This record gives sequence, C-alpha cells and structure tokens, in this order.
Amino acid sequence: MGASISDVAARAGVSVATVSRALRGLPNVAEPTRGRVLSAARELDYVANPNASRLAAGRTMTVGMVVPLLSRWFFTQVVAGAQSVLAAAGYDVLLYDVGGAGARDRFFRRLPFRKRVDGIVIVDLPLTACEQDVLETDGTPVVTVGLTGSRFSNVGIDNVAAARTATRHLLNLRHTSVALLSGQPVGSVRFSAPLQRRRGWQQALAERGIAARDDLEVDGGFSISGGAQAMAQLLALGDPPTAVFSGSDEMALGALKTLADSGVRVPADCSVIGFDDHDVAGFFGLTTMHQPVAQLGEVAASLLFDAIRGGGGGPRPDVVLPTTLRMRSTTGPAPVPAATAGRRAAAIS
Amino acid sequence: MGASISDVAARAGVSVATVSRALRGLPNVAEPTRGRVLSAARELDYVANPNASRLAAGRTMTVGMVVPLLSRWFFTQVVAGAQSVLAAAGYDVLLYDVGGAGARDRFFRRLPFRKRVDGIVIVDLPLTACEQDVLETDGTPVVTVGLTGSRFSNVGIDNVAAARTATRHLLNLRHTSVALLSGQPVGSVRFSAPLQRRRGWQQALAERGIAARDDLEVDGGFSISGGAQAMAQLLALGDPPTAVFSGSDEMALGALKTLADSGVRVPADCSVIGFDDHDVAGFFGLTTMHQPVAQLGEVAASLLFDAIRGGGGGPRPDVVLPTTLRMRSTTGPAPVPAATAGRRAAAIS
DNA sequence: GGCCTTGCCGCAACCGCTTGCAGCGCCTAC
DNA sequence: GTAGGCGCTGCAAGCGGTTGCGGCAAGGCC
Repeated sequence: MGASISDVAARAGVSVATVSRALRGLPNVAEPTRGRVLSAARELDYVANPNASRLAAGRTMTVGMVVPLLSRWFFTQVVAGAQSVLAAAGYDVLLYDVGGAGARDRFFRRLPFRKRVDGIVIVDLPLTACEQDVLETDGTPVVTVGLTGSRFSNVGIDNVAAARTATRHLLNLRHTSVALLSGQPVGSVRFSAPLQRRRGWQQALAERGIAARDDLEVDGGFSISGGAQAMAQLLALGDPPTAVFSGSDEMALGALKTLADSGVRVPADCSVIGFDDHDVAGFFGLTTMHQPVAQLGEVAASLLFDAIRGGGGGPRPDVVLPTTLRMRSTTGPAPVPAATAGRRAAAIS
Repeated sequence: MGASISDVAARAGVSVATVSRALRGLPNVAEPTRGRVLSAARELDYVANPNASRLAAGRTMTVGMVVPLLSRWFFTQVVAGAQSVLAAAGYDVLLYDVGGAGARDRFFRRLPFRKRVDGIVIVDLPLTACEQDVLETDGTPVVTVGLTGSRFSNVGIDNVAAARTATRHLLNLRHTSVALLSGQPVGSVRFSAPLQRRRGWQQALAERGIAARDDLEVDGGFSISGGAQAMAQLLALGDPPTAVFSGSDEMALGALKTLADSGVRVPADCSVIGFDDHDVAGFFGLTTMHQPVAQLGEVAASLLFDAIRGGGGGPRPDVVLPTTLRMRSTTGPAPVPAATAGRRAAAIS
C-alpha cells in the first residue's frame, strides 16, 4: 500500500510530528526542514490517510448536505454551488436525499451524520420545531438554504417580493386575469417557497385592486407534466386567463407545451412567466424570475465555515440574495378583447 | 459529544472488544451479552465513530464515483442507481466530477481518492491505456460503466445494436433519408457512445443499401440547444431528411422544438427518435431507445462489491444490459413524395 | 559569563475502534 | 480423572495520524 507518515519521517530524517506539521503548513517548522519533508513526501508519493487525521484531530473535514428530491434542478444546482467552495477548502460532501417515503423521519430519528460531519447544510426543507430541537441539541453547526425564521444561519431569496415582481410585470402589461401555477411537489415534504410565491402573487393583485380568483390558482406539482395539466385545466375555464405566473420554470415549460398544442399563441394570446431561470429557460425564451441558485450554495458553504469556526456563539445571519426579472419572449401585452375571443374559439376547435 | 465505545462497555459490564463484536453482529457473542450491549448502546444513543472504524479495520466503507459532467441527466441517474445499493450496504459515496478544464488530468495525476475509498466506479469515461495503468498499479478495485474492452469489470449497453434498432425502426417505416444527430458534448472529454451509435446508424443504413450521406450527419453537442441548431441545419438542406435519429433525448427535444417552430409536423412530415428514454421523453411523446440507466448504476455497485471482496483474481465480467424500443408518437410512416414537397414549401415560407 | 527568551523539534499520549491471541469455564470422550 | 475441544470473553497491540509539553541550541540582554 501507500507510504505512511513514518516512512516520510524516516526518509526526511525527522520525527513524524515534524512531518505532520510541515505538511500541513504549520508555522513552527524551519524552512529547510519543511523542504526536506516536502520532497521526501513527493518522492514517496505520500498522501495522508484521511481517517487517521480525522480521528486524531477530531474534525472530519466533511459536511453533510440534506436535500429533498435531489432530482429537481434547483437542488442539484445548490449542491453544485456549495460543493465547489467546500471542495476548494478541502471538505468532502456527504449527500442525504430525504425525498423517499419515511426517509425524512428516519433521518431525524437516526441522525446518520453524527460523528461524520463538521457541519451540515439543509436545503429548502421546512423544519418543524421538534426537528430544530433535535439538530440543536446534537450540536453540529447547521446552516439552511431557503428557510427563514429558523434558529440557524440561513441564506435565501425573498420569494414574496420576487413573486410580486413577476406578477406586477404581467399586470404592467395590462393583464387583468393572471393565473397562478403552484402547489407542492409530490411526496411527503411540504415546501414553504410555493406558499410565499403565492402570497406575492396575491399581494401584487391586491395592489391593483384585483381579487385573486380561486379558479385561477391551480396545482402544477412543480413538474413539467403537472404544469401541462394545470394549464389544460385553465384553458378549460369559461374565461381562461390571459397571463400565467408559474411558481417554477418546469411547470411553465409544461404550460407552454399545452398552449402550443392547443394552438394558443404565446405571448399574443397568453403570457407566461416562470420562476428560477432554469438552464433551458433561455432556450425556450421563457420570461422568468432569476434566482442565483449556485450562489445560494456558495454562500451557504461560507456561512457554514463561519459556524464551524465560530463555535456556538455569535449572531445567526440571514442572508437574502437578489432576484431579477429576466424578460424574454413569453410575456407581452394583454390581448385586446377581440383577440381574446378569437383565441378562445381557436382553443375549442 | 456522543458516547464512545468504552462508555457502552462500562454500562454493559463488558469489554470494548465485546461491544465491538456484539454491535457488528459477529457470531461469537452469547445472546444475553449481546442483548445487554445493544440496550446499553441504545440508552446511550451510541453510534460508532466511522473514522475510528475505518482506521482500525483498514476498510473505508466508501467508494468513489467519477463522472464527466455531473449535470447531464444520464450521469445523475447512474449515480443515483449506484448510490442506492451502495448506501444499502453501508457505503458512502464520494463524487468526483471530472468535467472541468484540467480536472481530468489533475484527477489521474493526484489520484485524490487514495486511502479514502475501497473501490471506484468510473462512468462513461474512455480511459487511455496510460490512465488504466495508473489505476491498475494503484490497486484499488475499479469497475466501469459503458467502457467495453478495458481491463476492468464493466457494465453497459450495446450502443451499436441499439442504434441499429432505432435506425431500423425508421427504415421499416419506409424512410429513406435518415439523419443522425450526434457529436460530442462540449468539453475536453471524448465519449465513445456517440461513435458507437453512429456506427449502428451506418450499419442499419448499409443493410438496406442506403449510403450514409455526410450532410445528414450533424453535430448536436448532446444538448437541447445543440439539437435545435442541428435540426435547423438539416431543415436548411435542399432535400431535408424525413426522419432523424438523435443520439440523445436532449438533442431530440431540441430538434422537436425547431420542427415545431418551423411548422414541420411530427411525425407526418418528419419522424424523430431519441436515445436514453429521458424522464421527460414520455411527456413529449418522444419515441426513443430506452436504456436502464438506474440499473447500470446498481449493477456497477454490485460488480464493485465482488471486486472488493474477491481481491484481484477472477475474471472481469462485462455485463451488457438490454435496451428496448419505446414507441411513442414522434415516429410514423415516411411521407409520400407529394406530402414531402408540401412540407418543404411550408418550411420555406 | 549567566540568564532568559525564542524558535524548532521530538517524545509520547492520545483519538476510538478492530482483531489476533490467550484464557477460562464447561462439556464430551476416553 | 484427565485430556481435548468448544464457546465466549478480555487483553493489548495496533491503525496512522495530531498535539501539548518539554528540551535543546542559539541569540540577546544585563
């Protein structure tokens, strides 16, 4: 097998302690000595055994990331963002997907990360008070993404404001009937973002004195196919909306497909705005609310560094990152009444 | 912090050695003793420190997975499949994304997984002989996914045969000009699957005595937008193809969008068949070659178990998993010449 | 010249678990 | 009755690093 630290020590003519210090760049090693150690290590092709280091040092140099539904685009992006900065700092990432049935309960019952991570970032999982207690008593530093008002450091966006901006964009285009594609992804987890985006939609409507019609709020399950079905449901209405605010780009893409299949022109007959700025949103020309997904992960990682270093004390920052409206080609002025009538006829045919 | 094994030993009134054996289910522990140990462990909420275990036992209970471009659907699915069976066996997974510039060279130069994994699965990365040497001399067990003819155990599909089947499907529908969307994803890695699928396409054409026209073979870069551009390129031809075999579903989706935007009816005017059976292929009604992605990962994991247990000896199996044609609604009979002419006119207008 | 500081380095005790080996009690066989 | 075997348990030596502490030499100071 590979060389061990004592081999390096022997070759460099120093003690293992000195090798350890030299290799980790600690200050109290004379330069010539460090040089000898480094070249000995290089010649022997030495790499430290991480398990031995972790055991001796008591730090694991590993962080856990728990996500619901790893398969969703948003989560993979956040993970990728965090991973890049963690890796740069020498940390490994352990992934916990809590999406499966019972996986979440099992996770909080077993705390499988104990003794294996220095910290843990929880992505977009609304924690019950009880779950927060469990995590807090365990003592490992926690930071969350997209979970405001918890007892942990957090980074996220202002979903309400972003949804308001999106809806206002449609209202400014003189749309008066603006539908909402929302709901919850299938599975046991309940996310808070959909609710917040719904609130923003309601607020924007209220600002203009428009009542939020119940029949314009449909569940798209945060999936492409769900969005398509939800759009079909909207088109079946006696007076379908002329604009749709979708809580995610995936649902918006599904909606666009239904519209295309039904012969409804976008944006001439119906405007669509999404949320996320998914990779392919640009390709489909989807107007959407951009949120800095990768950056969410990056910030989470650095917050975690602080938490690990800083111990328990200090304030728990709540970082909110900006969102921006990306105007593309799926939103346009509301159709004049005559055109609307024409569209309805086309959709029926 | 959490309890350690000696705490459990004290509480159960036995030695740490017995605790270790009892907790791991080794046979040589009397049942009553085991019971006492188990309840002591439960009461103390004890979990073993994995680093200490790994260090003492010499096994890391971790495997590495190296993938090019984690962001591509295929790879995430393979990883997920492997992860599920590895996790069930108590293994952690360390992910190495070798997509970035220089990342691959760095990976093979540094071998960052040394001393941290018991084995490693390499997904769809054509290894140079030199790289194979490096891995082999390092000694950690390796299994590959989608890499035939290497010195390691492998699991994959028969890309040539699958591509032949896909192309034959189009030929059976009386198409005579069948285009190929192929190419390589952007980045430094060269994959072998595209080449094999191209070969299958050529073979199927040759069977029917049809020459593979150069202008019908376009590069879609294995992305949605690339597929869209490639399709546009095909439509610009004087005599565009009536059928397209796409090397991936992502490219096929892009192609479908271009066709829709150009007013070309699918499959009446142009048939499209994909490859992979991507999550959303069903939603878009895309006819495609299904490959068992998750199963590739699962099989890879169990092959790796064998390799870890079996030491170096024994044969290196090469498992090939079946692919199946999923007929949906984007392929149909070749248009009769008159219809073709009509389409061409429509495309130009 | 004696004393104290300062900078480097080695000693050795861990970190928490695994495992070969030996010990011990008890049963079976002769 | 004694030897041998078997089942269970404990002892203790690691696994390969990290780190507090103490030693030693060189240099500065009075």
